Amino acid sequence: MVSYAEYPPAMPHDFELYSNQEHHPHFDLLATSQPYLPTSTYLDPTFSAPFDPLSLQAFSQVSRSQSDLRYHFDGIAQGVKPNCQHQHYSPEGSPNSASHSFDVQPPNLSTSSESGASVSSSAMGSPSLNPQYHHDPWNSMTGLGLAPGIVQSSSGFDYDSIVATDKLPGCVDPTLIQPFPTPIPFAQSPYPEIRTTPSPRFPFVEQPPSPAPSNASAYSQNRAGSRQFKRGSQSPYLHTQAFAPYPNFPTSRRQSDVSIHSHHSQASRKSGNSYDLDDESREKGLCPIPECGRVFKDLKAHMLTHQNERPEKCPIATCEYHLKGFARKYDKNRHTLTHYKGTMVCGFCPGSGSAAEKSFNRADVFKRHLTSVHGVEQAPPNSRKKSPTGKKAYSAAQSNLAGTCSTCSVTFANAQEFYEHLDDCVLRVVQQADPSEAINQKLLSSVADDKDVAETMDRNGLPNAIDYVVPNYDEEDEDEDDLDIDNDDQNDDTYGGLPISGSGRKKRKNYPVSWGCATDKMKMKKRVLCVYDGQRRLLKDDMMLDQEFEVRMTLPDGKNYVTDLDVQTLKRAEAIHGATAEERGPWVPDNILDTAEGDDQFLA
DNA sequence: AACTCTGTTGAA
DNA sequence: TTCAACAGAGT
Repeated sequence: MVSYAEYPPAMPHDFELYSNQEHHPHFDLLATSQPYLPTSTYLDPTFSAPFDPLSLQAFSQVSRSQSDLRYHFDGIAQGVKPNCQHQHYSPEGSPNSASHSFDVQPPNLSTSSESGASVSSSAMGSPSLNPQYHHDPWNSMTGLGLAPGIVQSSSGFDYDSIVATDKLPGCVDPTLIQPFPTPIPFAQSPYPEIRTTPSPRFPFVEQPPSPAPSNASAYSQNRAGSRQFKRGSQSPYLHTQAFAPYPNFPTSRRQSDVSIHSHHSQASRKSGNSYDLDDESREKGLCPIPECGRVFKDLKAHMLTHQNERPEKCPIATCEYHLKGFARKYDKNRHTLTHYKGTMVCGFCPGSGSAAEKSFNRADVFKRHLTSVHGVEQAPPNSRKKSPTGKKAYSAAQSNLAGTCSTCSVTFANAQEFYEHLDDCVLRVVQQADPSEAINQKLLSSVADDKDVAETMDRNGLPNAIDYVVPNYDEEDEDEDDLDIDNDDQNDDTYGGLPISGSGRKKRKNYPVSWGCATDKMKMKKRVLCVYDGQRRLLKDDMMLDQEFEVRMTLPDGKNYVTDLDVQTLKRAEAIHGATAEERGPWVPDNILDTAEGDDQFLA
């Protein structure tokens, strides 16, 4: 079973993995060797968000299934002294590390509905999640040579180099995994790719003048009231024709005619009604679909409702929305949360840890509990402001309460942080059955075929170094960002990977990125870890020992390097900070040789 | 402009 | 009660 524990806990509701939208000049050279980049697949949320100190929980989660194994670090882990027995650590260099502890302990995650988990219709057939949690010494690896003294010697770690001997066979064509239906154009539509059947919400061709503003406000101000009102009223534009909004799907919600009122009220929030717009605005926001013909403030967003293809697919293959999809990513993510089947215990309620503990079997209910009982603000601090009708203030007293996520066992100092962790954690668990691993493996195998890689390695007598001219690196971009990259002095040595050769000019340190593999030779498995900004990430897990990973990357010295990782992994790593490599500075893998030039600019 | 998030709504 | 569909607002 593919483990997808690489998902980070802190992603801003963005679960795009392979953001093929990103363009990075450093990857240009790889383009030809990446013929399988899926245009729409399930993407690793791990690397779509700024790094969060809680990321370490990802390690905790994944590694529990391999507790009794002996692992072998490869060269990147050199310098790590395996002498730490404890299982509790805090991510150094994390701005919030003081508020978290990472107690690796068996979680209470239920693997089934034994807890009486509510299973929605949309969750039907969701692959079972069967995390097997054991303590895993891997959890204590503070990071790929980043923190000497963390790895447990008793765990049997030792360090040698991974030899990639073969590429992985049996990759799956992503199109088979993600069978996106071809949009069915409507012959008369000016937008052949979009749905010309009207939205069930707005099944009108012509827009009459807006109803009285008083009506509009009545619909929008009070949900219960408006529903009651609507159900008891008839729209002057009432239209009894029912539409099949999605030709590929037989039914849809919103065939109610009264929904037109909702539209009017919502479209009119600011301007009074949607027809108060001046001619220019109105023309600009006029939906071109004849059957719609309405005016929207955000026409582009509205057009999503007309498209036949809904690109945001539920990652659960057995879910109807795996094929059906959502028009909006946020809706997809929100839906995905409904697949969670475990039990979540509120560690902030009295009785936590006892039989009287408060538990939840649905993430959304748990979240609601956190907001209503523990004063959690729903939006993360850096998201947009909530309306003045927001929840009660976050209590300082509550912030002193401690709670452990029963899903991943990460302990949080307060409910707010836990709340912000919850979505990501649950989604990660839910998506562990995600088939994208197969896609990725295919990508990797294609990269592994690269002739230049092999030739260069031979030429240099090195496992992973290659020279060729690449575009200049913009040094201006790196300065500022590099300042906050691994400023932790205690990590200086830990970024050291293989012994320095080549120019051997100086020992590298403070590289923004390093990575390596930890290998379990008994089970013939390995996992890839990445260190970025002094924090560890599990990038891949359950890889075959002979599974080859290679990636070429450009350094500021104008040379490209080959690592033992794949380009997708690199891109994920790049996405850790939600920034491009140019913005973040150079990407220096830990297990490449130092170069004669350009090193200084990486040093703190 | 693109993206993310919130709030509303109705169907199930 | 739950959750998908949607528009609008915030970032």
